[in-house]
Amino acid sequence: MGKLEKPLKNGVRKGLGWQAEKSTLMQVAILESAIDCFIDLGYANTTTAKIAEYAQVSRGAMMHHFPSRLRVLQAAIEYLHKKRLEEYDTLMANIDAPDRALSRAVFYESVQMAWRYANLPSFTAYQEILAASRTDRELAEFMAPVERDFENQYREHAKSMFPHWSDLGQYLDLAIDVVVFTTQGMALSHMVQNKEARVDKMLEFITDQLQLIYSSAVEGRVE
Amino acid sequence: MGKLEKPLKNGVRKGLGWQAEKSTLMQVAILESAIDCFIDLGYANTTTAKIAEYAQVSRGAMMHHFPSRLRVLQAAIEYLHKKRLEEYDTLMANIDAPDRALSRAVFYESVQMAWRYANLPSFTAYQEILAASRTDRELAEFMAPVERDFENQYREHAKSMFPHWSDLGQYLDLAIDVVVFTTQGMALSHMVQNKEARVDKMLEFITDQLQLIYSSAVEGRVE
DNA sequence: CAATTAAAAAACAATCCTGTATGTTTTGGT
DNA sequence: ACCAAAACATACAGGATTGTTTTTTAATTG
Repeated sequence: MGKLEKPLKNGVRKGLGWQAEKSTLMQVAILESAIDCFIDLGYANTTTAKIAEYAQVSRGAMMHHFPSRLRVLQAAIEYLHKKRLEEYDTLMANIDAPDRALSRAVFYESVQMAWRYANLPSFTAYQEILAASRTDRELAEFMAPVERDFENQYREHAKSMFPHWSDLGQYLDLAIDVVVFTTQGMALSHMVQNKEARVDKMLEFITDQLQLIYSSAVEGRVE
Repeated sequence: MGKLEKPLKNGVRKGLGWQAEKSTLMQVAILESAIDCFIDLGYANTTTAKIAEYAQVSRGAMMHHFPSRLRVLQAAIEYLHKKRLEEYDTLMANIDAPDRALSRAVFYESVQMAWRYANLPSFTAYQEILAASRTDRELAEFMAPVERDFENQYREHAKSMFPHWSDLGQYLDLAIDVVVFTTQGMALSHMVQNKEARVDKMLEFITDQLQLIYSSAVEGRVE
């Protein structure tokens, strides 16, 4: 966030709300900087000084908007949460399912999108927070509803994407778990060798599994 | 680590090596305390003071054995590494494969053991370190060979457990990845709802997948 | 344009952590 | 029993981080 100058008399807005606008602008810069810090430095090393430095704002100014470190972090987490919900929608909207048929291609694209989702910077930031929440009760309580939100989103999207499954909850849940647990497990395995090749194979494999689960689901309904 | 008293004249050892023994005893207490701190407090919050407190040792005494925080942590990581290798061997040795046949039961037990492995306290401690290493280059370099060790161990064990696969590396690697990525993904999902039930289903499902991979492998060889 | 309020920056105090330095106790050898 | 060395404990200095206070600057209002 560089220096902002008030648009003068010939500017569009003549003062009214300029302060508020600048304020929200700075707040957004701070929250995004906090997220960048999570990614670059890790949750634990995200100090108020670093956030301010990233945002090119004095620490005092930041403390004016967010009176404590906890407030900044919680606001950043909420901001990140919204962002991730949006990113999910955007990614999944890009799935190319022209004829609405449950072809392998559709399954594969879904899996690939899930993998992309787990490779977004926002995912990394989110995992930093989740990891920290394991030993931080207060943070964990803050995160619980956020996590529920994501689980709901996964489920709702899957139901709308694959309406044939919507009355076969058991199988749908299993399919979601297969995709989510696997992609997250891979995303969190930073140091494995040959990662790309192995991931590619896993994605193909998961796709096969989804088809298999679907078959079972259909059979299950028939019986 | 409580107070230790030297076995007096009527004790078994009359001084020789007593000091050294006490020293290693304390060092072990310190390293285990460090690991406990990783689990209870997280890697970032594991301070030298906390480790000493856990070990019931003065910080000065600790600094005598480990001259810096980094040294304690690195020693603790090495200690944890050995412990985890042993735990893995112990767990996998318990797999009940009486007739050496590749029955579903054997696959299922293998999967279950992998899941147990991912639920040991040592796994949690290890993940704390891995997570920290993402933003700590020095730590990451220290962990790289450790990670390779585990990958080798997984592979070697799988090869000895399922010798039929040993000349079908591709499929064996896939099978390992399926198990490892999934169990780790589940283990790291602390906040999901209905975890137990979902995990149970996943374990059953993975078992089916292993059998499926095995079939493909055999067919692949035949062709 | 002056006065009032909000925003931003700077300075400060309190706490925590690391590493070191110093002092005390325990052990091993003679 | 005595000395030297190792082990253990305490105390302190430097740096970092948080939250508060104070000062300065900018914006809004009448």
